[in-house]
Amino acid sequence: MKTVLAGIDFNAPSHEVARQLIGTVLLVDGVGGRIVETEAYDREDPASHSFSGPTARNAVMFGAPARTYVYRSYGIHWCLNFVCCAPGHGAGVLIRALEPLAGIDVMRARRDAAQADLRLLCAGPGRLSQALGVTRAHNGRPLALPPFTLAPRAEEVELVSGPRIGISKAVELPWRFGLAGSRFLSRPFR
DNA sequence: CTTAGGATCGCCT
DNA sequence: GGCGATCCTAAGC
Repeated sequence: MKTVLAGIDFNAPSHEVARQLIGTVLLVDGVGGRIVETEAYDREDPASHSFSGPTARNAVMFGAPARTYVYRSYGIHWCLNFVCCAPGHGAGVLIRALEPLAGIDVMRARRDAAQADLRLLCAGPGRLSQALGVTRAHNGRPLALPPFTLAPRAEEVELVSGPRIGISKAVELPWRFGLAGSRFLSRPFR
């Protein structure tokens, strides 16, 4: 059974879903913006949480696609992923940066006032989750239902890709994707 | 501009 | 006991 949302086939491989997500608009309770940076992770991928099989933390990665996988990073930050591929496959896409569009005041209030720079509001998985109010309470929720909305991209986009950030295994795999020329990336592509 | 350290949780060996 | 799919602040050049 096919799982299509925002014009994206979530049964596709994670690197494919990660590419197609660039330019779509993600809102949580009406707050969010355009996705400008993603990273793909897969069961066969040593850098992925799913690589060593199911645990309590990564359980939803081994469930149905088009759901969220939210995990705690460094004991401090929350990071938001979309589960993809066939049910039980153990693949996902990390949402790394948004171009803020809706509820910017709300996002600023959730983030530290010292970091009021619009450019840094959702630039990075931890910042993005904080701005959108995403926590463990959102883990495993279907993307097709409130509080989430995912809207198709309005036009074709130019993509860039490169190595993923902050990992120590499979370092050279070019599974980080971005919107070419965006100033809202967590870091530039080289 | 670059680098270093601390915060702090859950899973791993 | 170690090590992250991170971020912030401070200090050095």
